[in-house]
Amino acid sequence: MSRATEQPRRVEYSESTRAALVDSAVELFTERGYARASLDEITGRARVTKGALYHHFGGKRALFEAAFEEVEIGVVARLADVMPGERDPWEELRAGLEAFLRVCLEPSFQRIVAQEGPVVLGYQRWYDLGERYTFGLVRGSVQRLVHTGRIEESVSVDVLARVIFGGLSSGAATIAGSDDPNRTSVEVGEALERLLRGLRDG
Amino acid sequence: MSRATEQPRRVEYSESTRAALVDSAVELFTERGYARASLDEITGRARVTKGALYHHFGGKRALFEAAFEEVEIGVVARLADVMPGERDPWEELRAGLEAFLRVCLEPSFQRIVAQEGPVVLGYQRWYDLGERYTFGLVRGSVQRLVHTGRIEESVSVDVLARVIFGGLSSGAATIAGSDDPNRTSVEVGEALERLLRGLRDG
DNA sequence: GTGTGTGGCATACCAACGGTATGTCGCTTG
DNA sequence: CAAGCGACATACCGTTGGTATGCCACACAC
Repeated sequence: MSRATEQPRRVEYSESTRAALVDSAVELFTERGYARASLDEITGRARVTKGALYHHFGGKRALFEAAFEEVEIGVVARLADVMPGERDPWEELRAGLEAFLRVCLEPSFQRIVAQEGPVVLGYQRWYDLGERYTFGLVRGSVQRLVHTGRIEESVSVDVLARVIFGGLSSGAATIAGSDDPNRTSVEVGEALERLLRGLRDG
Repeated sequence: MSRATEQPRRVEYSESTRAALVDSAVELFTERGYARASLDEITGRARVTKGALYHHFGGKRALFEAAFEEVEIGVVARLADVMPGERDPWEELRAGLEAFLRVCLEPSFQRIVAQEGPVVLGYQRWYDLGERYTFGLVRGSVQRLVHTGRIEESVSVDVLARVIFGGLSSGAATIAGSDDPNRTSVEVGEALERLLRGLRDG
């Protein structure tokens, strides 16, 4: 039996170690934030040492970036389900917003992606990564609205999507910080819908 | 000549030391960010030692909070000039937005208030401080629109203001990160105006 | 003027952290 | 089977935020 196509045990072990590191990184960065989450605790929870960490990642920032991407990948997977990209663009955007508001209630997304992402990674890196994931979905939705003539072409798609994304993020943070998240969630939805009305027609 | 109403020299010295610490804190937090700005460098630039710092402030966070407030106070002073609070609420909002976008181009506001504020101070503390300063202006402006019947009362003033504020901040960050800030500034202005149109009438 | 605080710092020090240099062990490969 | 390499563990280092203590000018009581 040839082993050429198989994967050696060591590779599985290695991938498992890496995954454990990323998972406990997501947990601890969410719980304590980037600065207060120590590498010793992260590696301890993953039952390895710093040697393993620095074997797999370049440093704390690189580990954060990996955690960032893991969170984003999970979010995009769920959002993509709700936005088939075929129905009415307005309905699609609305459905996407609703799902996004739910995502923004999750602590990991709040802390790692929305809050500390731009600070730890630097704005430019954060922008580039976001483009590939969550923000890319918003941007795509807005772009479809423009291309199908639902919004005047005079507006910059990129900038408009950025502003909407900011409103979404802020709304999400408001929900998370509220003492009655469910009620606030409804209010945020209303406020967003009211704002998006300004985009209709031309 | 009585000295009862005068201020002893020592008090002047003390206030001067405190001010110097806050000033160099604003500078270095802006340049390097909270984590990478060391207390030794901050105190060094202010030509004192850590002893002075810990005499005036409870720690690094407290110093950041003082720096935060200094930046906010300066911003509010300039914004208050443009928003007299008497003319047409819509015109007032527009003027305020324009001035705010200019403010958001300043690195100190970007870094200390918008980016690291919620991370370092915690969301709740950041919210409370923002309420007193910049965000309070946006909120007041929106509230006036609602009270004068320009916007339906069904919407939560607080939440709507939060979402708008988020859009503003995001727009400002987009401007700052752009390679052609002037052009992007115009685009952000257009996108915001388009969005705010949705609030008109009822 | 001489003791006695007291405010306003400076100095010396500590624990914890991110990061590096080196050692070790087992698997693979020639 | 020896040589090499991948996947870590261990030991250590420099820097950092924070603390404990010391010092000195000045105010005030007597």
